[in-house]
Amino acid sequence: MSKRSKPVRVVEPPATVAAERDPRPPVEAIRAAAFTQFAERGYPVVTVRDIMKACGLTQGALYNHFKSKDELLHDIIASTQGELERICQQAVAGAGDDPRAKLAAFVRVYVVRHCRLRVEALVANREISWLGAERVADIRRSRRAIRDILVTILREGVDRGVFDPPQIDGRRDLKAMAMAMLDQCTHVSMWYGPGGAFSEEQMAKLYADMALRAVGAKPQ
Amino acid sequence: MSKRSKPVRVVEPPATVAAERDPRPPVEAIRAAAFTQFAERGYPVVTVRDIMKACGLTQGALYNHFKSKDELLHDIIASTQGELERICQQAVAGAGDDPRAKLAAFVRVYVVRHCRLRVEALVANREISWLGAERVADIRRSRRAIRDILVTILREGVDRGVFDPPQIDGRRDLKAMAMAMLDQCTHVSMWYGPGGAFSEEQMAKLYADMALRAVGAKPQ
DNA sequence: GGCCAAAGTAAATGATCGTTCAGGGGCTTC
DNA sequence: GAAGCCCCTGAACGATCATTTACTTTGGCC
Repeated sequence: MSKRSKPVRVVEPPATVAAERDPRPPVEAIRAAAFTQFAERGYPVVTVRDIMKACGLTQGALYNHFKSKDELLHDIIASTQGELERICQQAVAGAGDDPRAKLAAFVRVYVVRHCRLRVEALVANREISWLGAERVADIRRSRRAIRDILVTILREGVDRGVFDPPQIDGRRDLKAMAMAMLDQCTHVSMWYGPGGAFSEEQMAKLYADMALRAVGAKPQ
Repeated sequence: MSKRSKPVRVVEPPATVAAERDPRPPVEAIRAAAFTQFAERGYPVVTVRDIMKACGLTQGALYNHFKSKDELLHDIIASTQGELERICQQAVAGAGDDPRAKLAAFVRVYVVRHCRLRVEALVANREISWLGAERVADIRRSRRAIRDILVTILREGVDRGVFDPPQIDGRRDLKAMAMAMLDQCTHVSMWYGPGGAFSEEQMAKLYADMALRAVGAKPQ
């Protein structure tokens, strides 16, 4: 094998030949290029040269807009994650008082987003671990916040008697259940594509239905 | 920031100071070191020097046992994946004829393994994308095989009338449901730890219970 | 036309990486 | 004790990386 062959995380050759200058403002062009490059090939092997070439610039120009490659990654992940947290809160707040409606709304919004913004979700979930320790902290905080929204819904449902989640040896673990549901919904973004049998909205309904069944939601 | 600071994917500093010669045969020692290093820090940033230092050897010695870093990754992933496929088949085969028992046995074995062998599962699932195109193929085949086991169980259950999975707009998508369940069970390995409220076996029961509820299994 | 600041260029810097390879111990087997 | 073999060492080698730097270019405004 040739010396120092770089891992690529992509089936097709990188094909970074596109070098036409992106018409958008440079910061946006860089963000967009970084998203697709990181999603396709992974943060550590995407070079600053790759990203800048993809929007028709040269390496050095990156540093007119971002302090470092690390800051660029944090920028695009943080914006995605913040928006996710926001729409989840919004969905639950607008779903009325019934925990069943809250859970369904939460899962639907979450799944639709992860189907539709697959690239962004992929980067935010898979590449987060490359962030420096300081930068990763607030992303993790946001994730915990989303998980806690879900845990709260489950607890409400149990307290009001509309949910009857599995008991194992007489005990429940709502946090584990919340994590399980989030894992499930998050990773749609890893394999869902327009080729599937279901549309994004149908996927959302399916996942919401599975979630309601899993927690033993009583008929409304 | 200093020049070329490498991303690390770890909270603590790498702490690769341990350099005592591993008593096991070198191939096994290398495999073990590679597993933990890849799991903690990710394939692209773990250097051959890191792995070999962790078992008390120097860089060059790797190539007495593996053709390349890529082959080493494939070796450890393929063994993990092969073993997983084997125990899944075995669990289903030994669960009798009822699709409910088959599904429960499958999920239980799958979850227990992903809780117990967290490091191995993590590497096999997260680092697979760094494999060269040729080497990644048979891993993907094995994954598809496992998914198909699950799809087959679901179809059997529906055909015999013991499962009643969600219908969305009058249609089902068993493949999507299988993927959802696998995502859920696979990613326990990303967050489960001995600190949790449930033991490995309890987690397995919980997940099996959720799976049976999700597919609408009729009481046995 | 001249000025200025924002933004881009291209080369240089210092470092690290996977892999190779010539040399050399420490075995067993005669 | 010599030969053969397995395994390891440690210094290359060739390549690539993120970041810095000195320098142009560009476009709006007087």
